[in-house]
Amino acid sequence: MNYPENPNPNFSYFYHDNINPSNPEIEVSDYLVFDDGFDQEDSSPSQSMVSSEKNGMIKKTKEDQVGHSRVAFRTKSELEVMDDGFKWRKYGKKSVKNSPNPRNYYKCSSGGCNVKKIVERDREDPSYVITTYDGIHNHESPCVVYYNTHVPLMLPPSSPPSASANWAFQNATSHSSSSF
DNA sequence: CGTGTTTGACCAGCGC
DNA sequence: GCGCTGGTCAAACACG
Repeated sequence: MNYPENPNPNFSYFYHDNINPSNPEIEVSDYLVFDDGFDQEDSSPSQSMVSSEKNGMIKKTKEDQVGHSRVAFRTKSELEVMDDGFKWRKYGKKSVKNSPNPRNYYKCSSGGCNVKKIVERDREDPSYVITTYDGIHNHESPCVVYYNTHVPLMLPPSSPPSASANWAFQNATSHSSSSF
């Protein structure tokens, strides 16, 4: 189980292609990896993300050494929650200052995995969703396991296997209300 | 009945 | 010290 610099395997695929090949409605516009002592949110998360890492390379941080990272990206999507192949359990919802939209808090529901995900709509452009991942999964995505088990040889050679599996999973689930 | 969501309460950190 | 804000907890509830 090796996760490169991404806590979530499909991030690289997100970033690499920038547009979800299966769903043109979903577009990753901004991507940012925060340092462990991240200075993420000034009053405007989306703007800080845009200014710091727009269309740049994925920044390698000390997450590899510390085992903790925060990754945020902005996605153009009508869906609040994107199905990234992991199983999330919602544990909180808060309306935040300076934003008319509530912020939703999710935890990875896999045992022993304490990765958190925060989802909120961009206050300046509600068509965008800001997703923040906090932590690194200590397990494979359930859909990766499924995919590797059932379809081991259908991976495009240029794409990260887990990412492709995730997208395959998304293709299969995102259009069917993602019941898992 | 098991699992996930909702939502109000609670707590900690921070600025004044 | 106090109030504000963000983050988490946990009981109640909904659903398959």
